[in-house]
Amino acid sequence: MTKARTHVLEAVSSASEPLSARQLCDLFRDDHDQATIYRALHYLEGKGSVESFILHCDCHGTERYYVARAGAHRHWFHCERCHRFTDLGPCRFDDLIGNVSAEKRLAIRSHTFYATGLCGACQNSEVDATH
Amino acid sequence: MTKARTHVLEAVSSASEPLSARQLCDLFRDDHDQATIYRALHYLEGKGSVESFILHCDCHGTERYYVARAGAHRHWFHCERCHRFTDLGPCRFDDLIGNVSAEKRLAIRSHTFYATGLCGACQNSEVDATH
DNA sequence: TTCTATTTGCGAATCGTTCGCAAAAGATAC
DNA sequence: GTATCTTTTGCGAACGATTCGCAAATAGAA
Ligand SMILES: [Mn+2]
Ligand SMILES: [Mn+2]
Ligand SMILES: [Zn+2]
Ligand SMILES: [Zn+2]
Repeated sequence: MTKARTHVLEAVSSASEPLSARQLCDLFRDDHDQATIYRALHYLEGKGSVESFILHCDCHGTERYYVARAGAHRHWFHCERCHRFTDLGPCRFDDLIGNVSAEKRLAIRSHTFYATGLCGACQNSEVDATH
Repeated sequence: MTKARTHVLEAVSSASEPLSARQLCDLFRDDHDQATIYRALHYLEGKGSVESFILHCDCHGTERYYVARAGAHRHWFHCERCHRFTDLGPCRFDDLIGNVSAEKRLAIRSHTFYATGLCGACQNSEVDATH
């Protein structure tokens, strides 16, 4: 593991929510080039250390977000107002995916799920939260 | 409804699977500019006539795909080899989403789900299918 | 340490998408 | 129908996220 890859994996692993490539580039602006960050993320994803999903929000545009692969595969909720993620817990789609792949004769290798809306805090406040 | 918007809605409505903005631009290359296609899609989505999701595949990159909103909200499977979509049928996530939004106090306004892998035909053949 | 394979930084390119602006098309009022 | 006001369009340029090519730096093996 090179220094860049170690830094990126540590950052993703210690984060409590998914981080975008852009956030990681900002975080390591002084240490690593953005191409290096992107390449480290590809490497780590190929190795199975991190996984990613693409999410669009009006405020931040379309970006890929990364989470460490520790324990069970998880899904996330993204708040449209404060832009924080909420962990929805371990994937509950195994049965559904098993059923549908049998019904339609599909070999499902991966799936993406996420939900968006307002988190608890943002439902209760009219103030604009930080981005 | 202008001519461009009508054309785009007709194309999306008559398609049996999601169409990307790029496919629509190609389809109407002689009639409408790509900016017009994108603007028509935004208009139709705002109006609730179509809905979209973003999907990445190694072959086609990251693109937004559009489907007509007729009847129940649906989800799709995308084959990594032949790049065709399979309709997974009406959304079966209502209970799950209800449970998780209650558990975590989230106001879920929308969700995205799709699966990828190999379709039935591609599991049974080693030949490369058309893109 | 020396040698070789791999990774990095830099800048430019790519791709999907969006913008600004002037011309064209629609809608409304005579 | 014509004048007038509003909306949409086409065009070209810009945009933001991501990727590329290549020479310099680094990591690993011997
Ligand atoms: Mn956001
Ligand atoms: Mn594809
Ligand atoms: Zn929030
Ligand atoms: Zn297939």
